[in-house]
Amino acid sequence: MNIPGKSSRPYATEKRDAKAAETRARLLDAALVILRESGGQALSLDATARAAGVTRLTVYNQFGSRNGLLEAAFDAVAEQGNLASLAEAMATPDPRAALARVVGIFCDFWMAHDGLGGIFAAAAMDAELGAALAARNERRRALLGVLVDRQGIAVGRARADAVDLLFTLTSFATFTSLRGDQRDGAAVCTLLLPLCDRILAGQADPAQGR
Amino acid sequence: MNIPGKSSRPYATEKRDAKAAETRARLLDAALVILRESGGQALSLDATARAAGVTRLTVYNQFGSRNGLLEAAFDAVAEQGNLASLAEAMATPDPRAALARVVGIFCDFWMAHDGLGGIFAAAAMDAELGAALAARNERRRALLGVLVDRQGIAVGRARADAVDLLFTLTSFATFTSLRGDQRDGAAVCTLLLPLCDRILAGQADPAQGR
DNA sequence: GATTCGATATACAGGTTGTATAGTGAATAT
DNA sequence: ATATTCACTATACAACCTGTATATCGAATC
Repeated sequence: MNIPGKSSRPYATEKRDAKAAETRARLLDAALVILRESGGQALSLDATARAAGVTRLTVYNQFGSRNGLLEAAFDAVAEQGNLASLAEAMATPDPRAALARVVGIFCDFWMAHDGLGGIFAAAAMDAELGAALAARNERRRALLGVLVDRQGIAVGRARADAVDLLFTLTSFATFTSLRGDQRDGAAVCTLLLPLCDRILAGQADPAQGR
Repeated sequence: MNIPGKSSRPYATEKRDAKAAETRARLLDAALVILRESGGQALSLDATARAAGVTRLTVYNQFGSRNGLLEAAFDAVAEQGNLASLAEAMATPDPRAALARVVGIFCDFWMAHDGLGGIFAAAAMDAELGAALAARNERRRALLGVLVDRQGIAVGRARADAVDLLFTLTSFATFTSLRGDQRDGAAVCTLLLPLCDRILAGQADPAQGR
């Protein structure tokens, strides 16, 4: 029982939630393995719990719901992704050079974590999870916005167009489509770079501007 | 009973399978409405059958499985899409002009049938359904291949690169991402056209060719 | 009038998410 | 030492889902 106002002793845990964090990490690992090897459909809470050596109810204790588990798995992958190198790339003075490095980093990232496919698929099926993941993707959009602004593209529709195009081209869906079953991350990056660069530098070509 | 080799009279139906085709069409309509209004997760066989006023088993009679229903729904949308205008666009002499028309047609198509989102999401979750849908999408890839060849891009890796890029840029995923919640089909097309045109005509710029 | 066949009614097996309740045992407090 | 907290377990249940099996109805077809 946990009656809020009655005889509650304040607890400062230590070993306790250390162990809890460890089982949480084990669950996330198990979930990502299943996602990578068997796709999003196969990720049941039961299978995840069994793979981590705990009960299904423990998953609910840790993540609240299936969507909670998927969000946490995405976050785990994102944090594992190299934020340091991203910041370093953004520090490149020339915006076009910075964009090239950023695109490369995202290609490497998508390439290294193909288990994300299952999460994105689940997000496409479920509106709630979709919104949660979209919010996390906004950080990428913000990053690209900074580069667009630094390049000096006028605010307004032109800016939104450039950002949305870059956002789409650096998405997981685009990467997966271009990857097919032949290319590696570097090849996809080579394919993507000229297009992205043109979007950022392309103000000199008003042919299609209408 | 239906003992194959025993006392089977050959039947040539008429009104019978006319009625069957009508319930089949009603089922497909119901499925597409559900997909459009509630997403791929909500499409259960029970809900589809109820919306069409039949039993769940009738869905199995008609489509064999859930994947069968989704494939049939996709085919129904595809056939409903204007093949005539596509052929007409392909008949445009100049490859770049033809591509512009083709891109526009696909933008209109994706825009008009946003219920496809649920089908593509389900395909991303299920490998079998994914393969079935990918095969159907190859017709679009073939179309783009014809335009690339007509433009005279050398066979080999350059051709494959151009086709894959155009295929990705004209995909439903790209369209949806660019559409966001602001743009209409024409706006997305305006965004896409310069990129697609550059891919087709872009042999003159070997800057990134390495 | 007999046969075929699309559709129905009903039931079952096995899977899923999510919730509820009671209990265990180690970490933590007094 | 004793009491309390809390992550985890065990078990059960409700409500969905897909897929399959069997018996039946009734209109279209022979």
